[in-house]
Formats: sequence, structure tokens, C-alpha cells
Amino acid sequence: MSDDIFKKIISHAKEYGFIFPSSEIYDGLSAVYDYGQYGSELKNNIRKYWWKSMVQMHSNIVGIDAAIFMHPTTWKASGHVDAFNDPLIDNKDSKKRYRADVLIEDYAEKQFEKAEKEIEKAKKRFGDTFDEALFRSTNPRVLEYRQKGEDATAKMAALLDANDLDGLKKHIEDLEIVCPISGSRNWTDVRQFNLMFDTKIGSVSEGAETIYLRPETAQGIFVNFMNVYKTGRMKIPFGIAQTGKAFRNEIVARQFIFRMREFEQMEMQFFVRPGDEMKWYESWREERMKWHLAMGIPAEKYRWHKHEKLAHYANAAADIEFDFPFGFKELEGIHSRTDFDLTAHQTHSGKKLQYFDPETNESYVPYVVETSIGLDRTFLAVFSHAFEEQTLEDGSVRTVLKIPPFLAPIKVAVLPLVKKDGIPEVANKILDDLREDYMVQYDEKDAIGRRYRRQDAIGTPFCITIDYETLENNTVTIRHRDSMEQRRIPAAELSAYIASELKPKKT
RNA sequence: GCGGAAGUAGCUCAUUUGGUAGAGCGAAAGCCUUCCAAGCUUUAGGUGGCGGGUUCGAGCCCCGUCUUCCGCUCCA
Repeated sequence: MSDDIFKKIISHAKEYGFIFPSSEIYDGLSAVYDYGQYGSELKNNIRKYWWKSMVQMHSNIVGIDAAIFMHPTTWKASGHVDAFNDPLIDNKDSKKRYRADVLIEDYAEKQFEKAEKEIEKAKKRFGDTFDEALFRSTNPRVLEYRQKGEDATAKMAALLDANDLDGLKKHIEDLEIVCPISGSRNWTDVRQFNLMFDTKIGSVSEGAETIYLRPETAQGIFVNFMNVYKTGRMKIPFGIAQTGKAFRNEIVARQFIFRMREFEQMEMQFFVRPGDEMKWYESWREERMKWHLAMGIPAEKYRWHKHEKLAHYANAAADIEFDFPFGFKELEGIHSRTDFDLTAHQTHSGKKLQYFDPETNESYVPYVVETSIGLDRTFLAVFSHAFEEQTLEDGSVRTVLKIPPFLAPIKVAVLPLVKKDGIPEVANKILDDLREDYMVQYDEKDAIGRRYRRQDAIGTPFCITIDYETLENNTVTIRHRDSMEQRRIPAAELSAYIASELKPKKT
């Protein structure tokens, strides 16, 4: 059902110039897409809406545009080099994939549990006279289990450090670890999945250094913290915002533009005094949800998802999920990142990344509350929610994109009712007047009803029609996309009227 | 990456057992029209994903490959 709608949405996106598969004439490139003539407009408008809300509307937030290439140490400090390098292994019978290190850790955990069980059993047997500490340190069974577990993880750590994947596989086989699903020991080789893209910097290939395409934009903000703080006369609390491309070599990339290898993030890192972070975390959660709702999309399409298991850098995290055609999925994350990143960069760079607080007369590494939203995902949220096939009273079907007017790629279509009697000339005059302020389109081909439908299909909120009455009193009709209703207004008032209709909703 | 399904015009699809491709919508040019798709004329657009094999002959059968879609571990 919704699968069907999703397919229609993808087709529509292509057919009307919103999104094309990348390099399609060469059969495309998996999980990479291009934005077409209307798609890039919509995407730009969403980005502008975000930038205005975050930067222009906050006197204590500034924007930057950091490079995609960054010094390789950045990613050691951020934890991405380690966290994004997973050794994976498949069980050939169950077809399940596991992280090799997790399998071994689970095995070790099992050994520890066995040791605890021995202790429990002994407790029951000896009753009150039981000396747990003595038993724990002397019982051969307990010691053996604990030793097994510790050996397993110690050896694993050594193998991981040496990047010895064959050794890791042998280790799993030696420990006789079985797949929890199939129960078999029929394992594939261990393979390393590096989720960061790398490339070489330097024109000569020897001596060239491996660098990564950033997997998140946030680090470009952290490494510029001192620059912005010093040159921008910033006082805590303050934020730094940035939009830009990020790259992840996802193992599976799916669901149209929802998960792409190359995607665009809109992030804001908000620097606060340590201890204040929960207050700001709550406040930004509220503010970000308002931003979504101000697009006029109903609240029931959104929900919160609180993280139980936190990433290595966070002490609180929640996601805004959106009801996509394939279900509720993450759209934006609001994370309290503590001082993890700045402290890590301070350690790795040897440079002080601290804020001097004149009120308390002391320096500290600020805490960070991050808002991080996927631009492509927001695009998909807006687009998929806007897509509608309406059955009208006469039984005809109207395909319409109910994109929030202020985000629509084309704001106004100017349509002469007929192609004669000087009407196109008047229409072109009006078109030129509006072009200065709005993305406009002119169409004189085919019956008027068909032209309306064409504009509906690309989400144009307003169609202006010039008719014979225009020639008499210089008034035109303006048709609203969603209601299909028209009103007649003087041509001179058009620009002001449209401007007032294009404001985002206040919440 | 593994398993399953599928790749024919911009989109949705047809071509019944192999005989060298069609429709609807869409697009373009024009005609007709004073306000909500489907009026008329004309036109463009496909090396049937790509490569190989079987055959007198392959969109259809076989193999390989690429891509997409649906499930699994990662994530914005």
C-alpha cells in the first residue's frame, strides 16, 4: 500500500525534474542521486529556511562553511577512525552478519556469567559459612572461566590493533563460537568495512597522504571553535551553524534519498557552560520541533525517539522521527555532546580550546548541544507529505504537490487565458514585474485547465490568469493550488499579495 | 556484501509457445477555445540495461555482468 505510494513518489520526482538517479545514462550509481531543476530549488529553499531560522533569527548564532577535506587527525580525535571501522563476519547458514568483535565480546561475557553461576551454586551449597571472596579468588572452575573470557578479549584487542583479520577469524573458530541463529560455525572471512571514504591529497602518489571525506560536518565547526570565538566576539552561550555535504560508505544504502552515500547535513553546535547543557538540550528540542511544525505539516507526522544507548560522545540524545511512506524514521538528532569533541581536539592538537568566562573569571571547555538534520531527508519528508492524488467531484484525478508555499520551487505561474487579442503581451508584462521577486513560469500552451494541472504537479502555489477583463480594468485572477479557488485582484497588488501568502506559519 | 524479485519511450505498461517493437499518459509545433485533465492535426522519442552463447532468426531460452527494488548489521 504505502509501498505503492512510495513508488509513485519516486516516479513523480523523476518525471517532473526533482530527482534523477546519478549518472543515469551509465546505469546509475548506487545510492547517489542528482537534484533536477525543481528539486534543487526546493532543496535550496529548505536550506535557506533553516539558515534563516538558525542564523539570521539568533543574534548569538553565526554560520560558517568549512571544507570537506580535513586534517586526518580530526577523525582520530572525533572517534570516527575507530568507530567507523567495523570488522564484520557472516554466518553462511543463517546469512546473518555480525561484528566480529561483538561476537567475541559476547563469548567473553558468557564465560563471566558461567563463573558467576558457579559462585551462586557454591553459595547455596555452603550456606552461611560461604566465603565469597575466597571462593572467587581460589576456585579453579571460576578462575578458568574468568581466564577464558579475559584471554578472549585480550587476544581480540591485540588482533584488532594489528588489523589481523585472518587471525580474528581463526580466533572465532578457536573459541568455537557459533551463530546464535543457525548454531553453526560456518563463517565467512572477516572483512573490514571502512565507513569513511578516503582519497589522496598531494599530486605525487608517493608521498601523498590519505585523507577522508568528512562523514559529518560537525567537526568542521569544532576545529574552528577558537577562530569563531576570538574573531566573532562571541559570548557563551553561542552557536555555530553550517550546512554541507558529508559522505558515508554505508554498507546498505536504500530507500531513495533517505540514505545516500553523499548527503547534506544542516548542523548547529551550541556551546554552553558545563552544567547548563540539559537546560539547553531541552530548549533546543522544543525549538527544533517548532521549526518542523512551522512548515505546516501536521504534528502527528512527527514523533520523538529517545536514545537509550548513547553514542560515545553524548550524555543525552533524542531524534525527531518523521512518518515517511516506509514508516517512522530519523530526520533530525538533538544531542548533548558534552565536552567530548573539544576536549579530544584539545588533546590531539595540543592547542587550548577553552572559553574564558569573565563572570566567573575562569576558563573551561564548553559543553555542546548539537542539532543535526539531514537536508535530503527533510526534502523527502516535505516532498512525500506534499504528494497527493486527489479524486475530484467529477471523478477526475488531480496529482498535486502541496509543498508549503514558501518552499515551492516555482512560486507563480502566469497564464494568458487565450493566445490572442493582446493577452499574451499583458501576461508577459506581469511576468517581468514578478520575476524580480519570485521564481516564475509562463505557459500559454494547451487549455487552461491542463496548465493548472501542470503547475499542480510541480507544486506551484499560485497561478495568475490574464483574461479579457484584465484588458478592461487591469485585474487578474489568482488561483490557489490547494483549494483551487480563485480571487480577482488588481495586477498592481500581486507582488504584495503573494509576499503575504509566502510567509511560513508562526507557531 | 548475502538471499529474493526485476530491468522494453520521460512515466505506467503490453508484445499469448523465439519470427527484427506497440498503447495510454506525457512532451514539442500548430488549430480551436473568456477559467480547472482526457477537442483536432502533425511530430519527436527505443542499439529492448550491457556483454557473450544457443538458433536460419532472441525483448522472449542459457551464462556472465551492471543497476534498481524488497529483507539483514551501520547511520543524518
